[in-house]
Amino acid sequence: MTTTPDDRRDLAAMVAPLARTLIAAEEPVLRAHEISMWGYIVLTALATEPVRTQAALAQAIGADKSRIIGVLDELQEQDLIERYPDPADRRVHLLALTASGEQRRRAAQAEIRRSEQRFLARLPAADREAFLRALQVLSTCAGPSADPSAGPSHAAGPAS
Amino acid sequence: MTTTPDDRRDLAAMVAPLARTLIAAEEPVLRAHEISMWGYIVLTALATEPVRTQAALAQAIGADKSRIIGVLDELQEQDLIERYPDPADRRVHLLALTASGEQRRRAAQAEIRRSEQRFLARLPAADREAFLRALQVLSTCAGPSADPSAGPSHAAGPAS
DNA sequence: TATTGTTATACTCTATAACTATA
DNA sequence: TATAGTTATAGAGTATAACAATA
Repeated sequence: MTTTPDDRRDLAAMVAPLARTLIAAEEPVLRAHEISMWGYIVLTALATEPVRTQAALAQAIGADKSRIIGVLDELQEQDLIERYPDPADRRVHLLALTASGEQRRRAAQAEIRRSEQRFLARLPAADREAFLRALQVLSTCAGPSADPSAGPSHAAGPAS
Repeated sequence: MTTTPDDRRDLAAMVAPLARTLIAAEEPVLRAHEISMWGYIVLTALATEPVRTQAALAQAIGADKSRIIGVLDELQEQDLIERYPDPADRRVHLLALTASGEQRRRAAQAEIRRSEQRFLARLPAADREAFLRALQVLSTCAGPSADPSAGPSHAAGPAS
């Protein structure tokens, strides 16, 4: 049963379009909640990871430090995050989610999760569980940390 | 067991980095075989799908017709494909894989598959099977045809 | 001198729009 | 007039490099 491994497309040829589809599905949801994709990535990182400075945030999401500045500006203007100087090191800007930032993030994510449930409903329950398990294993073993010079978690293109 | 669906990242946040990782893994292999990512996509499409004209090829891989011209030029110069006029409609360029094109594609794919096997080895056999099944279901239900204006199969980025 | 955040510049990739030759 | 292939232009997104403030 396992000896016929070639009757399928390459992994990248299946996973890349799938990623594209999932991102496309998130876009209208985020638009409805008035956050950009990068904004959502940042809000999620602030909500889930112990990130305090901009540099740490940039590293956590696999983006360049200069890349996230405009994003932070927008989020701050919407009162979704706060930026305040670290009294111990005045070069640093400490970051924090505001209450409405967490609320906004939570609302958007809830809707995204509902969308994902509908999407995953195509799969039989056992495969769905296994798929999610596999995804957690494969995506963490291979996160943005694999190549420090690699782009943001969501960017991917043919290249060369 | 199925009632705790939230202890994971969003699907896109797992699938997009995975796609990036898989593409990054393909790149050195393709470089060794002296084909570009787009070249490989084109060779694969010509080998697996009944595509004859450039327009049909472009549609098959979800790219703009102007996007693939440079790629075809390169492949033709390497004698990996042939372009010849259709006697029935002299506007059309018919496409065909050459013997060495098919050989090159096969060699590259074989190495990619070996790399994938090593990568998938992180998973228990049952999950691996289910993962591949799920991938085939989810990636086809949502291929490039979902949005005709969508980019190529392998491109994905935050956007907005 | 090194580092944080910022700004400005250049480059890659892609989409869009003209152009030709056939129909 | 419409279509296949081609070419040229413009735009989005990103990375890289310089800059000011602080350590």
